[in-house]
Amino acid sequence: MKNKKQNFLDFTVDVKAAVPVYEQVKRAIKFAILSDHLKEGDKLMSLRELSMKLQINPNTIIKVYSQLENDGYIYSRPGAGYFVKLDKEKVKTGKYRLLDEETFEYVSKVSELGFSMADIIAAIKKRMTTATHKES
Amino acid sequence: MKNKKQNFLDFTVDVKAAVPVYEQVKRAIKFAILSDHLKEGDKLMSLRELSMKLQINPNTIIKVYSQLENDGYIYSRPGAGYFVKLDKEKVKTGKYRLLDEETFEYVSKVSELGFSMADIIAAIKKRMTTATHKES
Amino acid sequence: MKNKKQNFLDFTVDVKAAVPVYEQVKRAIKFAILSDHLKEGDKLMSLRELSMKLQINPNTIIKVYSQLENDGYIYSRPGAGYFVKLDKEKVKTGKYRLLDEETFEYVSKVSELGFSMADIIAAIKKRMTTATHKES
Amino acid sequence: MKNKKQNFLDFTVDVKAAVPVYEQVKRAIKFAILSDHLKEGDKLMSLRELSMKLQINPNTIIKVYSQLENDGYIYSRPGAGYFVKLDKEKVKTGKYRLLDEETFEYVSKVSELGFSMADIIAAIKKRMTTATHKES
DNA sequence: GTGGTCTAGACCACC
DNA sequence: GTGGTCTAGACCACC
Repeated sequence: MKNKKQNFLDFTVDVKAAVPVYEQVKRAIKFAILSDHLKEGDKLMSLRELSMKLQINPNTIIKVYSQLENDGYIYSRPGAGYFVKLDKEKVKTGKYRLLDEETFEYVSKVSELGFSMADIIAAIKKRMTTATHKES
Repeated sequence: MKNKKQNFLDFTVDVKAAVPVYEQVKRAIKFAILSDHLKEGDKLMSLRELSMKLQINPNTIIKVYSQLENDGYIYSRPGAGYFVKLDKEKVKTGKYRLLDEETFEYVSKVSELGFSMADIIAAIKKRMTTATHKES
Repeated sequence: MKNKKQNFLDFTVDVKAAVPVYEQVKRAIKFAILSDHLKEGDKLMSLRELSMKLQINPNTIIKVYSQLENDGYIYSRPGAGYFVKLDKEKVKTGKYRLLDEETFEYVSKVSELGFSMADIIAAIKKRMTTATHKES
Repeated sequence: MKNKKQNFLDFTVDVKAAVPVYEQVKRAIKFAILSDHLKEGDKLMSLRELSMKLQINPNTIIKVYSQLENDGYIYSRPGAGYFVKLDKEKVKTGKYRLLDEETFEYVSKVSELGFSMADIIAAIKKRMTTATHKES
């Protein structure tokens, strides 16, 4: 009830950003998988469909899907499409890696502002207790 | 040694992003002030200089500077330029607001991955102890 | 009976005046609010409507409305329009500031003519007693 | 020492204003006379000179000077120019009429804001006592 | 229709 | 050179 069909891809790519477009798309799909918005066996959008939706070249989507397949997150059934493959261990590892990456970015930024670990942890506790149910 | 003249503005704007260009620039400058990269009395880039550097219209920069002036972060001396104005109280308040905003975004994202407060705090502690000196 | 819909804006801007156009419009609206011709919740003319009426660029009206919004006199509901927001304290303060400004201009001018405080006060008393009901 | 040559005419006419241009110029000169910036026998600017300075048609200046002559404020010496003529009684009367006009405008405006006579007189006293020496 | 963002560029006063 | 005002107009989301 929470999600419509693949609304996790409601994002726009930034063609001018430092991080390349294929990486942006890859991260978005990986995040959807690791956060359970995409489940075992779910069919991904077709190459054409996704490339049109994101307004980018189909070859870029091919690159994304190939790498995700190499990484073991999805598999292809020629003629049918790409599907999510959930390896429990891999997902768990992936989640922790993502946590670390997000934490790194977050800590870097707030450290620049001069906050100590105590400040940061206080801010997090405040946030997590006030936000019993958060908007999506 | 860490900063060249105003290299804190080494970022690119994303004209297609959900957050408007003027807001992106405003945040970047505010962050530079709150993180002490811009100090009391420092001269900002001129309207034309910054608009050329960021490849956006001078009027957009005017909007940014005007709003920052309204918010009390900078002041203008017509014919001379815009300069940083540091109000200790305002800076302190601004820092905490920014901490809260960053924390909100961070917590939202990692909560989506299913991590608990304990997981998050552990990740932060790990990061802050390993990163005695962090890259910028 | 005294006012038609928003006839308080029956004025013309002077594009060559020392005081900029946006300031003239801003003052007129502020005066309408402070003098109760515009009441809490009243809808202002739309950006396009007012810009056509006053024969000035919509962007100038945007500037006016944005500044009035910053000053807390009005608020915007995108897609609906701009509306008057009355903060009793702000209105009271605003009225006294305006009184001081008008008094300054008036006193400056008549002082140039050589009139003393007694002359001025006599003139005012005469005016206020004869003008039981004044034309608008 | 206070005035350079006829700097009392440092004003610009507003061709779009409700009050006609010739009336604006007439008032400015009358004010200069009544406020002693122009003294008995002072030579006014020539028709050509003033029309160029104010960027208006020489015929308009002719109209102004003729009316001022009719009103007894100035006189012409053909071939020499126009000169100020001070009739003590006329000046005195003119000053009081001007005081009344200014007072009318002032009182009208601040009354709209809801101020009482007591408020107004208090504001004037405050202004006149604080402004021991005012800027011109 | 409404507000809001942004561009491109003219013109001004002041330095 | 600097900030500041203003125009003309495109394009967007939301109603």
